[in-house]
Amino acid sequence: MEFLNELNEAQRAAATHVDGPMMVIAGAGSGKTRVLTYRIAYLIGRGVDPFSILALTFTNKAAREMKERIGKVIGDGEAKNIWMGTFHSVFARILRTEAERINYTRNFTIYDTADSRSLIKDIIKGLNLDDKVYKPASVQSRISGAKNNLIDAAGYAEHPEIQSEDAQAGRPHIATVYKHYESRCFRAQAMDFDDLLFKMNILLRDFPDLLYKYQTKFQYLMVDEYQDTNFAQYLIIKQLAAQRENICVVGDDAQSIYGFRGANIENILNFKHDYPDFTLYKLEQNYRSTQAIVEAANSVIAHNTNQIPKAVWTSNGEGKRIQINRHYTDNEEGRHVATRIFDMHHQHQVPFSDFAILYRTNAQSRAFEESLRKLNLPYRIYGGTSFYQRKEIKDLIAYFRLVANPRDDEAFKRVVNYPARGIGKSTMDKLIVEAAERNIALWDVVMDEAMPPTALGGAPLRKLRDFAGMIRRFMAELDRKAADELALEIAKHSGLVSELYRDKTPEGVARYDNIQELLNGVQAFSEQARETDPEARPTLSDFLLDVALLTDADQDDDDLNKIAMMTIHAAKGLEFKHVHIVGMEENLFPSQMAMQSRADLEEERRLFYVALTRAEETCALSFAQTRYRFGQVITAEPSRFIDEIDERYVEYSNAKAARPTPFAGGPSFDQARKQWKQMPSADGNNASAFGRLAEKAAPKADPKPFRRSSTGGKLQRVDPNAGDGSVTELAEGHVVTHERFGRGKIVKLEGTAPNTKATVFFPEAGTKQLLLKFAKLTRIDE
DNA sequence: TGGAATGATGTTTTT
DNA sequence: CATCATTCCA
Repeated sequence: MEFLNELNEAQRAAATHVDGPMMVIAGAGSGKTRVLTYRIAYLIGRGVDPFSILALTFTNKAAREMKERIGKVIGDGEAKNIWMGTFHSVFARILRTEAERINYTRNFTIYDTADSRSLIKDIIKGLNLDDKVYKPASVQSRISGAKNNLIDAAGYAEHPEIQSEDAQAGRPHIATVYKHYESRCFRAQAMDFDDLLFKMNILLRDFPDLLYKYQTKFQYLMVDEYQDTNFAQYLIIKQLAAQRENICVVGDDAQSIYGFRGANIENILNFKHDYPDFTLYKLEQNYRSTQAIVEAANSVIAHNTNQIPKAVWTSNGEGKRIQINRHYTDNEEGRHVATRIFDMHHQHQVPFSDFAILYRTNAQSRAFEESLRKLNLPYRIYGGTSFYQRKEIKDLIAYFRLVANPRDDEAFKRVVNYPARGIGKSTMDKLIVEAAERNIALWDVVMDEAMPPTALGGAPLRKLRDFAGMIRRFMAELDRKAADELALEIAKHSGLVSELYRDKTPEGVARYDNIQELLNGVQAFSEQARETDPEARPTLSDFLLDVALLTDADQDDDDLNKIAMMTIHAAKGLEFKHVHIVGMEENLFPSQMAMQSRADLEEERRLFYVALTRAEETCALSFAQTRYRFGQVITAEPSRFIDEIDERYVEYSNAKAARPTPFAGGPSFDQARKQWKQMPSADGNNASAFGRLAEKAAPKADPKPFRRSSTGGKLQRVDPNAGDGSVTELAEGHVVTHERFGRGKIVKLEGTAPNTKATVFFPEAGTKQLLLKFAKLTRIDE
């Protein structure tokens, strides 16, 4: 097997390990995917049946790519038969097969985070609990945490520690919410993400024949990103592996960044207890990055106390130091990064796909988007509100869901009156009460011919049944028609498409296009399934299973040559020649939520480690001294992580940024700053005043030759963050435009700064009173 | 009942 | 500032 020659010694040793438990601790960039890939190829080369290999990856995309690579080595035919995917998708598939064991339909719905939150909200309301105390989001995370530790509602209520925690937090009734949540999910034949792991555990626990079946089926188990598995995942793997102990886990404790969703580094330590005679392989040679980057990353992670000793090194060149850039505002940061990329692209012909901009939170992407667009640089944002989160997409998918599983209450509520069918709030309220009293799904109330809902009048009931009749007609086709065919039919006959078609606003057209795109997606899905297996008749509910578990990272990158923008979490496993890590500020990165405990801070540090090690050639860090957050300007301090990098690998491109605290200057400075913040400014926002002060005090370190005037000299957008002196002050008599009302004239200005109110006369729309801090008024020079 | 307008509220990361 | 939720009016 020639491909083994492409591996170094440690890699080859790991890849050719066949039987018995093994763990690979793989430093960043040490070729662990390659090891996994070749090990699978090696196993198959030695006669192992692909069907008996289970490989669990972190994203579906990782699975797909790995399959492709294996296919190249040993042939596609074999590769496609390997069981490979994320925990959630693989076990969702198995649950589908075995659903009736736990009294679920095989067409069960997978509730996404939003569905499950809205259900929880509903329950909290129904129990007359104060949703200020019982915040749906935190109740949800409490329940999720329990499920990840295999604690069901009954167990939750009995658990003394949990109960005292909840009592202490003033929320003793979470157990009750959980109990209702459990039964409502079941009633709706729905599972949330955590259930996919939870119920899989139930299957293996309560049905020995199934345990045996899958133990026997999966003779070789492989788990990637093992450091990010939680207890529920750990236990599934352990049980599946119990028969043969052919288990291979691969991970890097230094890259564990999913503690917030229950990931448990302890699983790595547990491994030693469960398989005392396991073989440990360490991959320590980094092939990805320059010495400067590897050493810088090492020096950062050394600040963590909790880690498995390892020495990541590289024989790559020394490379450039890590650049630190300071900026006055977040927008300036955006412009600077864009300009740098522009330069490198045009002066050194660096392709766009070599660049990545990584940030801590999705909200940070905006400033970069704007700047990149101004310079005409192509980019692609990964994550954020993905395609499948859009309202119109969720609407159509809700129809699909309802057709696959009519008891899906969340889907029912979503579309029963969209497009409008005269089924209003009061009707729905009655229906919901009825369903709650009888503890059956909304659908079952409507369909109950024998016992018509008492509270519902004749007309509303008829409308509900008309709706149900339509869904039923679709249902009849579910197993008869191919997914794409039925999807199209539903889109048309539900009235959704025509509803959107009527809307000719730009957003309406975009929504319509999105629906088309979803339908294309269903079609692509069907065709692909037919390609793999001409006999297969993929149904709409197969499609739903796929869609529910898609990740942002799973989108196809057919538009190749673009700058990548994403959160650091989303960047895990990826690499880029030139990486910009932005927003390196205290309270942002590390996040203020993570400042509470040492453990949280260490996780943030690992996140920073992940960010640094994405870079192959250059890495630049930047921070801003003021930033927009919660709609207002806040001042920020550089991240402590910057100081944690060994000085030898760092370069401050902007002398002012050198070492501590740009704002250090004692209390008097502090006060001055506060005064600035309180000072009124013409546009009702203190940012411009601050911005101008800053720019004047310190001339720009580097000129931005490529910035263009986006205004053409005519329009001047009142952008408090423009920071380039173009801020226009509005006064009575000025002519302005407004997004919705069009052109108008300012009649009166009153009130003091952040609350300046303008009275504007719009010939088209009449006289309006507008608060400047909200209304986007653009002055037109005449 | 439906829609628009106003007001409150909130932001970490994701399967 | 953006989304959501509630409220108010037709």
